[in-house]
Amino acid sequence: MTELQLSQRRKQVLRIVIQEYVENALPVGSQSIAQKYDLGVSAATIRNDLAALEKAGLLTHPHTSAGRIPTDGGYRYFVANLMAHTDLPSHERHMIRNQFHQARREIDQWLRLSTAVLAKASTGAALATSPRSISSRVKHLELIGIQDTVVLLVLVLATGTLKQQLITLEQPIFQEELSRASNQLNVEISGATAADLPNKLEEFTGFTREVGELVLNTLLQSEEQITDRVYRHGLAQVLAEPEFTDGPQVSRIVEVFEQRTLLQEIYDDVMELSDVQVMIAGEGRFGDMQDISLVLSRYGVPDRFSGLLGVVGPMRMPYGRTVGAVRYVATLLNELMHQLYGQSR
Amino acid sequence: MTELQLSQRRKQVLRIVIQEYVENALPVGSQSIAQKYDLGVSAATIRNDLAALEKAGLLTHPHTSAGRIPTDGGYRYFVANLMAHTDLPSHERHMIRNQFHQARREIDQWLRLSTAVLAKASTGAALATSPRSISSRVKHLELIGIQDTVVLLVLVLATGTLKQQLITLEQPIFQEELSRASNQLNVEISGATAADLPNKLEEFTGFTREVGELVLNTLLQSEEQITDRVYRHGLAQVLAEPEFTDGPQVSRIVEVFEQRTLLQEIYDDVMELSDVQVMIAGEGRFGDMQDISLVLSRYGVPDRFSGLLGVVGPMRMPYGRTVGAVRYVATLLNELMHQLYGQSR
DNA sequence: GATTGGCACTCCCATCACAACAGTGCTAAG
DNA sequence: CTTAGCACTGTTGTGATGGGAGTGCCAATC
Repeated sequence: MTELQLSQRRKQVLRIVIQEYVENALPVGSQSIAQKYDLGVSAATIRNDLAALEKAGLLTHPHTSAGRIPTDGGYRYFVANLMAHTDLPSHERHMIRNQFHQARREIDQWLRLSTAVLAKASTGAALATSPRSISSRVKHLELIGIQDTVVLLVLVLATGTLKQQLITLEQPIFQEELSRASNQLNVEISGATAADLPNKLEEFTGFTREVGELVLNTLLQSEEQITDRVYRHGLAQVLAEPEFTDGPQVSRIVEVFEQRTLLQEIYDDVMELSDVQVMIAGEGRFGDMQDISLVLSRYGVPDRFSGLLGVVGPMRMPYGRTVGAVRYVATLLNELMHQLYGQSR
Repeated sequence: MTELQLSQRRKQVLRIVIQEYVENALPVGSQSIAQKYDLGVSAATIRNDLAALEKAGLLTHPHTSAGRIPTDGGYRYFVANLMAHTDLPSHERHMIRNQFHQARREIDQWLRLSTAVLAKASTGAALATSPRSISSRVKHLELIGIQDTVVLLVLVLATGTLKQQLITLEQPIFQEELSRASNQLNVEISGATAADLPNKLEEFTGFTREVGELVLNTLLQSEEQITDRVYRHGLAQVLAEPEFTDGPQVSRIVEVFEQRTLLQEIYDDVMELSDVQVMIAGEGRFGDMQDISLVLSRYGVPDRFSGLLGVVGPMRMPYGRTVGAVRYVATLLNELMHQLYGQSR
């Protein structure tokens, strides 16, 4: 991104246009700016500034005699250079914190709450992925007969995550034998990672070996797969925004919101950076995201597990506030999770 | 519902109006009926029939010189008396069955697939609730230390369902003691229901007792709470329907789709009846559901666990096809679940 | 009594013209 | 660089108009 040189006043004008447009969803004209804000210059001067900003690609106008609206580039410049560093107001932070402390102490509850809180604090729809483990260690394993030929494998990871897997057998196995197998395995593979497992499994044969392989598969799978669950909240409110009154627009945002694949593609990008990330109109990488923005952050415990959290909404979005909300919820989640899962014994 | 007497031809006319309107979303006039369908009578006669059907409350017209459209009552009459008993065509049934057999054998996967399949087979959005256990028996219990003062309680129910619960302690407890407590409890409460537990717990004290109480709570909770998870799929496609082009309509259906509370209220009704149930425009019981219909069914293993499955869409919906799809997926799920969890040993 | 053709009536909808309006772009002057 | 002035442009709202679809009713017919 070429560093764009703008006079102080022009930055101010850009800021005003964005602020007004975000608020009212109407194109902003030179006169209304001159009247409402005292910039010490006349409307004609502002007109020149607007023309310059348009030439720089930060604004457009829908037709000759309408006011200006920001382009995606304009929003990007705003977010990168102009946006006030707005943390959420302290009373909101307190309310949110209280809600979290009242919830049951489970990741599932926290994420559900996170999306609810985010949706309320922003004008968009919130979503979060369940955390994905990084190099998970096996903590414990259990084999439980459900029916004669059906066995449930329960796997507890060091992070406290549960994995389950059904096994269907050729012929019945008694619970005693299941217990024996699980005890053997527990002694050997407790504390092992996916990398350690193949060696440790060599000494086993038959059914015990099979179960061991299954554990390995489950482990590998849980590291690859981005997430097994997506939490969502607040689609209704974002659809009430004026940009989503007509057909194609609304189906686009609903698809972005419902699709898993998009999250998969973005996941790695967000994981690299520690701070909240703003993605405006697909940033050129995703074609079908005109007029849609994402504000995303990672959350989790470093080196143990992490997930994605954020807001999807119209490009015309109060970025300051939204970024503040996402950041606050993410740090709150980090805190809570660190308390519970910070270091396992 | 008063049994309405209609001549054979008038039933036929009603059927035609509904069929045409469902297909094209345009009001249907007497002429187009006379032209397209050979009823052996003239347009004027059909006009009389239409007027009669309107008087009976089965049709309306949006303004004086428009064709007729069905009322909610008209759809109800159609579903109750006129609807062809349409099972899904056999090739579709086969495709669906195949998809289910390729999926991993887990309830979670099945439900996910169910909503995907239903959304594709209908014009609506599909949703399903995770199954709720009925008088669940404890199968097994495990206590696993995650951190010094944090313990994970894993509860396996006879149905193969997993429940987890975090316990935070005042002071650290060693894994040996955890194992001892869980062994004691396992011997005593394995096979017990929520009703049996209070007696059995009396002999325990201290930490073991506390864990027992927690198991009881979890058990009770899992019986009360309708569902901890709702699967959804296909909202985008239903929003593409012409009735949801303007604002208030779209937010209404999205709210119906997202809200949990509605499902809670309907749950018991659906559970009582074994067949698929059609709820048109809220059936007078839910005010804010104009123009929205639900097609729902229960699924599960009788007396063990069951959930809700169905489609939400516009009132203008191909009911025959939708009912067929919901019924087929529900019976398929029943079959699969019976195989796995039919009777536990 | 049911059915039919005829016909007036009603209301919607697309089209057009017209005026009001908001906001721009340009020019020339300060 | 800033400013006032002004022509220009495209939107938006309004009212008139005509075509069209479909109804409702009546009188005649089977």
